[in-house]
Amino acid sequence: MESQLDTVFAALADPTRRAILAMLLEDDMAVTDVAEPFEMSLAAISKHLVILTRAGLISQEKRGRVKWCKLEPDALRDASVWMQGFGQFEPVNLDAFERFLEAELAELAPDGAPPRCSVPASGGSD
Amino acid sequence: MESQLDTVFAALADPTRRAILAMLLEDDMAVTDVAEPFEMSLAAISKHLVILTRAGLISQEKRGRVKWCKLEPDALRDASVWMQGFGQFEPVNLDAFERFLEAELAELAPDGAPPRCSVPASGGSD
DNA sequence: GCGATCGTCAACCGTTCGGTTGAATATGGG
DNA sequence: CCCATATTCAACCGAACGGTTGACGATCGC
Repeated sequence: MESQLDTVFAALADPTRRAILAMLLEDDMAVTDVAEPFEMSLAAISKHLVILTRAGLISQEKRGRVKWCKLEPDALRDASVWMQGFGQFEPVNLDAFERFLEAELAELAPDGAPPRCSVPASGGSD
Repeated sequence: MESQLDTVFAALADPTRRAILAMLLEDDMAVTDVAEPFEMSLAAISKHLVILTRAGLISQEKRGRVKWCKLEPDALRDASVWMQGFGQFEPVNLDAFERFLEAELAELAPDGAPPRCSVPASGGSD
């Protein structure tokens, strides 16, 4: 009885999970590698990944003994559509998106250990 | 130390709160009127409105003894921008948005007591 | 001023969340 | 086969959530 919108927004409400999504935007990653830049336990990250998977935001495929995590942007489209309806239908500003990602990623690497994911190219020259 | 994105997405993760936003898309409303279509107590709705206010999604202005609630779509823009970055930058489908709202509102009026808020015109034949 | 209305506050309740730890379960390599 | 690696499971914890009820402070109308 729980809508997809519920689980997607709930998943996005956590900064750790948003950071994970941003990392996966760069490339598919193994669970251990996802966990590396964070200061919490591997089990905690594993739980976050379960939540993201249940929300449909990522998928996980086990190959050998490592489980690969892959971003699934489709799940975001519904939620995005919902939100756009309230935003006066304005076009989004991609520059603002880049700044968001940078700020969020900077926040979770306070000890000078930046995750090796920068910001998506977002089309580059636009 | 809690980002605006945190509070906005957390606020959106609850179907009651999303329904309230959809209602306010139609018109400003008093707290009692907001609560009317729901089956929970007025105090519960009041709490939801506090959460929406703290997230910046609505504003409340007290005039006389009634407190008016007003949608503040600006707060959604940031979150929307963030999400769009994952959606392969595809244009959103506004028809889909209308269907979403209809479905969500229908869900919370199971006893045949539809809230008197339909769906936003979304630029159509208003 | 009195009573009804509007809305919040405070205390409480059960559930979920985000995290920990330690054990368990694959799986791959020498 | 044995051990290291990769990941999850299970139990636990404190805090936050979503809801209730009852009391309370404003404010309006008469």
